[in-house]
Amino acid sequence: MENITLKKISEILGLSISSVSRALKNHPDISVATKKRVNELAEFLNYEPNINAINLRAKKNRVLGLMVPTIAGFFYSSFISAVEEECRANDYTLIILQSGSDPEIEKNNLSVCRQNRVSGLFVCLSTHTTDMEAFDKIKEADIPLIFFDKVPESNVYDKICVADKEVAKLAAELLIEKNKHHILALFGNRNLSISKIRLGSFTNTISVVKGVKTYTEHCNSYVAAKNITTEYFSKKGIPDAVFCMSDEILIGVMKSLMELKIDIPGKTAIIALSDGFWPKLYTPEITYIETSGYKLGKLAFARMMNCIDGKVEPAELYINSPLVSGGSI
Amino acid sequence: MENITLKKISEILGLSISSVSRALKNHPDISVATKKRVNELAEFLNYEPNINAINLRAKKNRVLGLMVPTIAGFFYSSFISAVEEECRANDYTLIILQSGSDPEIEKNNLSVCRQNRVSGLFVCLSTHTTDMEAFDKIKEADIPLIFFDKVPESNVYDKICVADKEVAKLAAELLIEKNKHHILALFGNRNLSISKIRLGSFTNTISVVKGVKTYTEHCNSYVAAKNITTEYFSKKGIPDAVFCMSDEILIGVMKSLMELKIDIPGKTAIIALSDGFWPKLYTPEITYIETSGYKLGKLAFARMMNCIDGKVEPAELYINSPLVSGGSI
DNA sequence: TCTCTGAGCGCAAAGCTTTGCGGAACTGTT
DNA sequence: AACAGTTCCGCAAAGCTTTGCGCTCAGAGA
Repeated sequence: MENITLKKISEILGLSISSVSRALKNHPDISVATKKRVNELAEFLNYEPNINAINLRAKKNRVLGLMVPTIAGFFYSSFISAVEEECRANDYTLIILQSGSDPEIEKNNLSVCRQNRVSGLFVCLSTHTTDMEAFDKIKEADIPLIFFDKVPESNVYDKICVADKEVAKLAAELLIEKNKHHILALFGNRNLSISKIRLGSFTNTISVVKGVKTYTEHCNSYVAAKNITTEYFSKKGIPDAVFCMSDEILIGVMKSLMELKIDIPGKTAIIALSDGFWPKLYTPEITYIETSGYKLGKLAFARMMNCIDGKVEPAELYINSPLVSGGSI
Repeated sequence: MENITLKKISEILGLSISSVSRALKNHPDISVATKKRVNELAEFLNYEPNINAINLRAKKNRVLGLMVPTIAGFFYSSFISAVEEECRANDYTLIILQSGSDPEIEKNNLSVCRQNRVSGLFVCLSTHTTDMEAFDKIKEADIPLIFFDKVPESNVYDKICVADKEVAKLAAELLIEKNKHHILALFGNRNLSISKIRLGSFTNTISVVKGVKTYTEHCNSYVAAKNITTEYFSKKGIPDAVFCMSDEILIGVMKSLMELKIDIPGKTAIIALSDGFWPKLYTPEITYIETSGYKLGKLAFARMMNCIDGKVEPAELYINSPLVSGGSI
């Protein structure tokens, strides 16, 4: 079966193309009888309008782009899931691209987005991105651009974030409240603003209390997190609490502690910032502050709609992040 | 800045649209000097061809559709990751849709795909899909359709699968070799062909050995898997091995065994079919037979290219699945 | 000087949809 | 009978790109 077009339907029915188009759109100019004929034939032939033609004419694509380092992440897939849901509900098509944390691919992906005439773009920066020029061109072209999770520091961009300062503070306060004095605090890649902010807020909060010793470390993978943890717990004397900045780090830490058979929370307490799935897998369940990718996705989409509708000033928006108690502290 | 088109470039340069188009495509009819002028201006203006116009003219979209129950799955995100990589490398755009395991949404998504004139479609069926009519219409429209993971039983469709029979057999043989006699075997949703096949092959293989007792159960979530495991291990006498059909089940089983502080592999052995990430998180690492979503994605894409290129008969293709030894058996 | 060749470029159509405008046929009014 | 007002539909253009074909002009060969 060939492609069904308005033209084909019009020829079969002896109507003009425009009448068929209007009939399908329930335009008042068209008689009820004609509408019926057209609709029935269209249904029978499985007619679907050619979205390329529509977009071409409308000069407006209902297409959004979404770029992440990798889909298969701890956090991204739930973010994407939320955005896709909203796109579907609002008749947007979503194009997902991975950068593989390669700035070169990142640039190419931006080209792809422009070719596809996306109406908006969600981006989680790769760890190695330093040159923002390609992104600035997107902005110049008046394509709404929303960063999430890994965002640039400059405030000329729209950003959707976890309230990094607050969640790190919350975690620190909980540790203080529980009277922890030897704290191993693990953070992600030291170049990322997300790591810097969380680290700053965490240590600031902790530092007001006398006699608390905090060991801060950075790690780029769960394996690194595991190794660092093992080092501390086997050689350097046992911390009475571990703070994990992300799920990835939590996993590494837990792997280490399980190997060493460290009792939780008896020997050491754990507190994490997490999407919420992983903490439930351990026994006891890990106490965490929720940094939900799903919520972030919903918020990002809502923001995108605002950006597309009217002009809004670049802003940094936050989702709220409740404390979820497990038994690890 | 407005949208840059060939027309705009041609006006600025005092050329015809067609000459600009040819210049950008390095057509021999165009002089070197003109090519240079055109390319420089195009670069300066950030020209990107309008893909809608291209597709409209070519009557051929380099767009593929991909539908899964949810992106945020144990397995899907790595499948998607692989497909996206290939799409990018081959200049295809990928549209990802979630069905939420709702046949109604599934149908709508197929409409979306047709509107977008996808050149091909990857589908993992939702658990509740029974009516294949909408998919048959896709086939009638000559859109290559490849099922993966959760596939329909009929062999009129193209299918990319884990070699379910073989992997289940492999696991069973390993358990026999290790002399296990009380085996708890956990499978997924009993309506899925994937569960049926794995169950059939597993029990068949085990049954040739005398004196082995196998307890087979079905579970639809990791929580269910956990509860069933706990029931067996706390009340019904301790199995000396557990077989987990999927990552989801493995997670539930491990959560239970960790709670009950069952020694692995001392008290009980574990063998799983898994994508490979989760088994490494436990101590000891879990022995598993790899059912890689990533590999599946790569194979699915290659198959798709064949389908698009030439006519190929519907077939069922398999990825190979090596045994990866951990310390759980 | 005339013709031929080829280099370099432009014209126009096609692909599909939407929409402003105009037109035919009919109904109803005076 | 003349006119106005509806109802219902068609024409044509625009949106952007690609490509077959045809055109112009310069230079070469006769």
